[in-house]
Amino acid sequence: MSDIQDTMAHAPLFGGLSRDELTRIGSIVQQKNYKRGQAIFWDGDPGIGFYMVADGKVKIYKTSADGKEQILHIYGPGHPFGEVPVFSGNRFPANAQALEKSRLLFFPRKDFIQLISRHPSLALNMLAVLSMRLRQFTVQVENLSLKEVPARLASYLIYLTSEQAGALIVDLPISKGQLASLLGTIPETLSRIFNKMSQQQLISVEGGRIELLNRDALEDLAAGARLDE
Amino acid sequence: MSDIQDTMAHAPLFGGLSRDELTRIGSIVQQKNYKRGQAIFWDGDPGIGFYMVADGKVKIYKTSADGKEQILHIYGPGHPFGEVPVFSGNRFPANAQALEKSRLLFFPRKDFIQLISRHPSLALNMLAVLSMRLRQFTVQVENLSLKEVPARLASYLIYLTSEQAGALIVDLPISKGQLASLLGTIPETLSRIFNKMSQQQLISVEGGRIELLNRDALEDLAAGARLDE
DNA sequence: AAAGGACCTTGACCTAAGTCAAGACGGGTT
DNA sequence: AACCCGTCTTGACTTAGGTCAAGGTCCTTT
Repeated sequence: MSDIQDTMAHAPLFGGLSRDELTRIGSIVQQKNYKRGQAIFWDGDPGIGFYMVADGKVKIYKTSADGKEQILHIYGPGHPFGEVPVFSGNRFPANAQALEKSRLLFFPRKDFIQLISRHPSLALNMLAVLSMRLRQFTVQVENLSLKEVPARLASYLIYLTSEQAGALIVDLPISKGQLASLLGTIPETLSRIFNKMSQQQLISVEGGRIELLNRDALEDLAAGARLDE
Repeated sequence: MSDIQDTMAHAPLFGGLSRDELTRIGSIVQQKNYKRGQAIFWDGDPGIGFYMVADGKVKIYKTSADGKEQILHIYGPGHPFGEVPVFSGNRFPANAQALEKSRLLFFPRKDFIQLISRHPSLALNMLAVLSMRLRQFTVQVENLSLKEVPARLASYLIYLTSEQAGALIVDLPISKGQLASLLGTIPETLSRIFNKMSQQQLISVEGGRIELLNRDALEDLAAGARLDE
């Protein structure tokens, strides 16, 4: 099995498709390589297809006029991105950049639309992918608008434990600077909050490795409790 | 033609479908009526189908532990909502409430999934609907995280002029209190900003009717320029 | 091992916008 | 016409978190 089909076989987007269908889809795919820091597309670029991460890590983000950045998503292997222009309008709604050396699969719009028309379960899979992303956006808006930064960080740490199989020691998958941008704040503020949480024995931080010392208190924080002095 | 099919015939979700297909889809629809202020569903409720506004107006929103509210969307006739649980998970990711007396169409999940499997263009239409909503969420996150409140208001006013056919006098479709919640702020702050914009001759406000006196300056504001004293 | 640079932390300060409280306004009802 | 009640406005005050500037830490490169 080729690398391409191997990646596809493990991606939820292609779950439940037959070997034969996978082969057919695989035949329309192009592979592309990106260096750490390289741009994949820019907000407003016309999009003639979508991507899937095969290896590496990608960030999707918006920037303001004065250069501030808000990360919308971080995607690793198996995650598709950049589908919006495939189905509506034709411009990417945000920027995409490789966070590390990455190998991506590219699915041209025209071929993919044809496939979807012939394979209803592929259409339903794509609907599921977009729905999960909408769900995630509602959480991000809720976090940005209704929660303070400590609550956002607590939520993120708890999310990481679920990603990393319930472990109480988690490794940040991105730098603290990037984490600040994901949480809608700046490195200085994030640093101070890590500090405060450590002082209160909620966590202990050693570089990018965080130990959750008091999961219950973190969950209270994430739910809206206050982080006192 | 029934009211139901009339609503459906004008909705983008059903664009390009034949009369026959519309009839078939219409046969699975239930009609529901809501009073002003009535809840349609709650965040976390299981969803066994999605809705479309036939008449009236609906808000989709999140609330925080201490009762603050962030509006995600306001939908009028022809707009579907509540589709996320149809395609992923089964819980609604936010609350929905009728802002005025409303008549809604309800499409049961099971029947709709069958229809989509048999009508690829319906699948593609639904993908377009979800994609546009993702696009809109990227804008909302950008606004909340990267723009100040005056810029959000300016963007919204400019958006209204495009909705209302380029007119320079627009009517707010919702109360100022609700607008504050949509823009991620509170009525006091919104009121002060309306005031400031009026002082600077950017707009003139008369109740819910706004005249744009200086569209260029508003566009600068929306793009990140500052609103000085 | 020295130098350079990316990343992170800390401190002093500032400000946008939220909170709290008191009215004002306006439309509908008796 | 007086009264309500929801909505909006205004003022005084507070604060979360951003800005600016100065180091510190650690990793990479030569």
